[in-house]
Amino acid sequence: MSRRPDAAVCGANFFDRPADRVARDLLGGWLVARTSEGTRRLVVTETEAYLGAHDLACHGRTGPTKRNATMFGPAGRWYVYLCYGMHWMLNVVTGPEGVPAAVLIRGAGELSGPGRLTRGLGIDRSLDGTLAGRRGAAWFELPEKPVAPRRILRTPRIGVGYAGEWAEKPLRFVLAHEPPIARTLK
DNA sequence: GCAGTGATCATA
DNA sequence: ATGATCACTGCC
Repeated sequence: MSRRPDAAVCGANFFDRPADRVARDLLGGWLVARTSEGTRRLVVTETEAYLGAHDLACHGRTGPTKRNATMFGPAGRWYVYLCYGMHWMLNVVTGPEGVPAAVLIRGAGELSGPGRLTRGLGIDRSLDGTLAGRRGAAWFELPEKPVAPRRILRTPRIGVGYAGEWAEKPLRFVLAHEPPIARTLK
């Protein structure tokens, strides 16, 4: 198995932090996934943070259920669920244990949109609950040098209009190709 | 702009 | 058992 000297696998400690920190720090890293067509390695370009039960956009807001159980578990596991009956959403759980927080991966490489991302990588519920913090079915790697802060845009999250004031919070993180003019984007 | 799609969950 | 909801996408 080849190792890349310029990248390090994100271990369990990386995820055991607030979701908005993890969401930001994943930008510019790589999502690596073993697929039926080989190992894909895609730059993470878009993420969203879901902070916990107090976050009215978060699945954990109504307490643990069968679907969201993984969110309440320890950090560093994949949380995958089906949305609109068609699209698998790929998340990674963040800490601490007992707090239903996670980061949604909305885009990586040429795959734009959370549903297209999982479709492109062949990801489904079978990944749910498995470890993201090691070289398993899928994992993250980070470059030695983090991306410049000015390349990171923050906006409100997509598709959470039901969440009241929490719909407005700038918890979506987008990696810009060039340094943006403003720090926020509509 | 809105239909498709079906598991999940609250309600009963 | 039933109906509403839904962290989206593609085609109109």
